[in-house]
Amino acid sequence: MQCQYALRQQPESTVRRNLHVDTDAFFAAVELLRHPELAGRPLVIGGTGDPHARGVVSTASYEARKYGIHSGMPLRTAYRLCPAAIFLPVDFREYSRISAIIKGVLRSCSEAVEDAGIDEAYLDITGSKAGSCQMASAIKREIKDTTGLTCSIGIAPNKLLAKIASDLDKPDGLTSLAEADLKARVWPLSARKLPGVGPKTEAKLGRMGVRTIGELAAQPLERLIAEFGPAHGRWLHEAAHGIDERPLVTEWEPKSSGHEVTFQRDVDDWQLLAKTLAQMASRLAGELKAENCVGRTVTVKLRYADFETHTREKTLEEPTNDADAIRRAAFDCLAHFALEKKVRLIGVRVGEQHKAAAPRSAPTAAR
DNA sequence: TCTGGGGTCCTATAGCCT
DNA sequence: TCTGAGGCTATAGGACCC
Repeated sequence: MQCQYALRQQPESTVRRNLHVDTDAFFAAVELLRHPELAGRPLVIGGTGDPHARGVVSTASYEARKYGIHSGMPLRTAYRLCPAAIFLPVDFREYSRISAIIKGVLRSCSEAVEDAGIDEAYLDITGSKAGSCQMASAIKREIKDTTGLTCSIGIAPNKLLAKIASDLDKPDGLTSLAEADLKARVWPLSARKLPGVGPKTEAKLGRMGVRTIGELAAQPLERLIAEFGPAHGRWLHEAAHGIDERPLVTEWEPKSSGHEVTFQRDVDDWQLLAKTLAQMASRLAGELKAENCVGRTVTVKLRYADFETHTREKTLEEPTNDADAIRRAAFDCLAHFALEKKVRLIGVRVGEQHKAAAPRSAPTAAR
């Protein structure tokens, strides 16, 4: 493996240097560690592992991707595309265990590591004396040695370009992008490759005649703001020009926690909805207590059989992690729904979350 | 016939207040 | 007293990410 492009324009020591580390087909790769006999077979990880049940593909192995299977696809569709594929359930506990090992490797390389999900992270190595490519190669080697997994790494002057770079060569790639590479290597890419451009934004851009990042870069800022609002419009404009000043976020507290469940068959039984909601609320309260967290808003989400989704929210007088209080608030929210259609999903979330005040101990010397 | 579950952030709107 | 502007907050929904 070879670093494809060297940073240009400025000596390495003066320009910001970010790495984006992305583990290749992570869930599938972890399953292969446990089931090496499945190597080379199309592997689909998602839901309960039953391709006839409701659920979507979390990760498809590269062999399965050849059949057109990709993340987010309904499992039933994946099964239709490749009935011979091996379908396995998602085992978050195991993936988290391996993820923690990988994050440990990364933290041993840099103090500035941003967790960007179970299978990816950003590193800031600006102050490091080592060359970017040598460092990235060392990280790849260390991850391979400790876990047996391969990853793809992007090196760039900011997080945005590092992420685009890591995606340019997969699996097991190592790609460096400088600002000077923007026109040749980034502008020809589909606008969908920009983080923040999902299916809706892509479609809207298409209606504006914008398909590539280069075409997006040619749009006046005012037009993007008029179409997408100030925050999103400005982001699209800057991202298309390779501009991203966001620092790494190395410490972070969750702002909300919740659970939701999709029923295998759509439900019109109010008792079942209430029972499910009560169970989720109790479980959530237990988790908040375990984390010594409290929250002040309770949101209930319903998705009807036609996929129409609605939420109802209640703000409590006091932040809490009490199961009864959360359950009562959730029932208040549920009562505000008109249950005229069958329900496919119900969820509950506690927001405005923060750490609970430390339990009072013996008073310290106050003055 | 489909379309998970965990989150975050942004925007629009309505109500209230000055 | 009426009216409108503008700020603030709560609420609801949408888009996106992994």
